[in-house]
Formats: sequence, C-alpha cells, structure tokens
Amino acid sequence: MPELPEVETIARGVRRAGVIGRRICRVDVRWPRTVAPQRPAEFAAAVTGRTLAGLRRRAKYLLWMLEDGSAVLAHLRMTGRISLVAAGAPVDGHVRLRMTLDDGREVRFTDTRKFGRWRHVPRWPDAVARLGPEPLARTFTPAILGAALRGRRRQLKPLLLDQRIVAGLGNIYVDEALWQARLHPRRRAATLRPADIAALHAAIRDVLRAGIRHGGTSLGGGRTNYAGADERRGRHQEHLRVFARTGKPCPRCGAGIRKIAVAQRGTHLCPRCQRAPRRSVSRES
DNA sequence: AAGAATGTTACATG
DNA sequence: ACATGTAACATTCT
Repeated sequence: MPELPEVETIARGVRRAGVIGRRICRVDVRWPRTVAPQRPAEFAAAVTGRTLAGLRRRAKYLLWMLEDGSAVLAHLRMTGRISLVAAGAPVDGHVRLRMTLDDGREVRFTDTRKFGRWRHVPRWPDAVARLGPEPLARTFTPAILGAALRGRRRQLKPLLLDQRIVAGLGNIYVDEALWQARLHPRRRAATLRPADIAALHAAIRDVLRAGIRHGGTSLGGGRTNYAGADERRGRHQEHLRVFARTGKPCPRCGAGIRKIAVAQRGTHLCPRCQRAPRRSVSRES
C-alpha cells in the first residue's frame, strides 16, 4: 500500500494535526510482533514519557523524532494505516499499536496483515543509512541514477524496487515511471543509454510528485486500502496510466495495457510504447 | 474458491 | 559478488 507519496501524505497529515510538541503518555502494543525484534515492554519503556520533537519521512519510513534524540521508525508495509483519534475511541480488531498523547488524542496504527514494523532506535540516521537516495531530493540527479545502474545486468523493474538503488518506489510508481520513460520492465539496466537514464530520472520524479499532489493512491475500497492520517482516500488512482488498467487503452497510443509478471510482481505496461528488449527472458503470462 | 495483493527479508541455487 | 527464485510473514478482496 504505502509507497513514498502515501507515506509523505500521511506525514503531512499528522504534522498538520498538530502532534509536534505533545508528550506520549502511554504506549499500547496490541500485536507484539509489530515491534519485533524488540519486546513490547522495552519499546514502551523507551517511548513513554517522551515528547514528539518532529516527524519526518525517509523513503517509505515514518520517523517520529523524540526530544531526547532517539526516534521511532515506522514502516507500514502492505496494509498499515495511521490515524489520529480521540483517546479511548472504540478499538477495532486490526489496531496493532497506540500512542496516547497528552492532549486527549492517540496515534493509532492499524494493520490488517500485520506486516508493518515499528522500532525505537537511539540514532535514526544509522537506521536508514542503507537506503539509496531520496528521489525527490535535489541531490538525486541523472548522474546519480546512472551510476546506480551502471554495470548492472538486472532487469529494471526489480532494480527500481530495490530500496538501495532508489528509496521510496514500490510496485505502482515503478510501473508508472517505466511507462512514462517508455522503458520495458525487463530491460537490463546496463543497456540504458544516457537519454534513457535522463527520461527515467525525470519520470521517477514526475510520478512521485503527481502521487503526492493527489494525496496518494487508494485502490479498491476495502479496509486494507491506503488512506491518509485523516482517513481520507487519495485521488491518484484516477491518474494512473498503466497500473490496475489492464486491457484499457494506453493514454499515449491507445494500445491495450497488458499485465505480465516480472520478478514475481504484477507488472503493467503498454506493449507498443514499451518495446520488449530483444534478448529478454520473455516469459510472459 | 483459488489466486493475487501497495513490501521486505532470509535463504537457496545458479 | 551478482542474479534470480522461493518462502515466509497474515489476511482480505476479487
């Protein structure tokens, strides 16, 4: 569910709700593995009584900065959602963690599939040091992307999903970016020419910015779907050009969008705009 | 009712 | 070291 634009939208929503400066007076871990490998008691002890000094986003992580310099890192994985509600509001069965604030509200983590992970770290920069560049940072240039791809024989799709190459892309925005750049997801990274790299760099930034502008992508209608901290759905699903549009016309050329499997992930593309590489392991589905 | 699902990681095999 | 595949996590939706 949440890729960079969704996590960014959540972070903005939580900040706007005015939680910075509030003290965390109680922590309730309702699904212990949410804080694994820490134990709920040690997590709660490290966080309880601390004041929220800030909230940042790094890739798909939400970083709750505490006033003592430590931080809580939250990764929402597939179905994690954040909401701010009145403390003591009815708790539904999928709430995995709660942080009660000193102003009568609580931060709630709801996660149907239980894949989400929260952990308390003494120094957050260490915890995110292995991640690749932030694609929307000024420091992310075509040259940086080119260097990350150079010499790699991996297929573009799994490479872009690798958070060490570029941090924050997921299945939806990778498909969208490859479509915009007219690149086939099975193309080997090392075969890109400078013009391809420039197009891919621009496409990555464009699709992420569009996602943020539209408040993220909310597919389907179920409880497992993405919503912002205020429970509102995103609107970017109305602007998707290939993802979840199998069989519909390509907005650029009209050809039918196709869905294939690349590196075990559902992958959407336009068979006319995104030419299959000559010697790809074409195993279509 | 089987299969897929917005994510990541560990482990195995080339 | 690199590339790829499988399983695991756990539940819901189509």
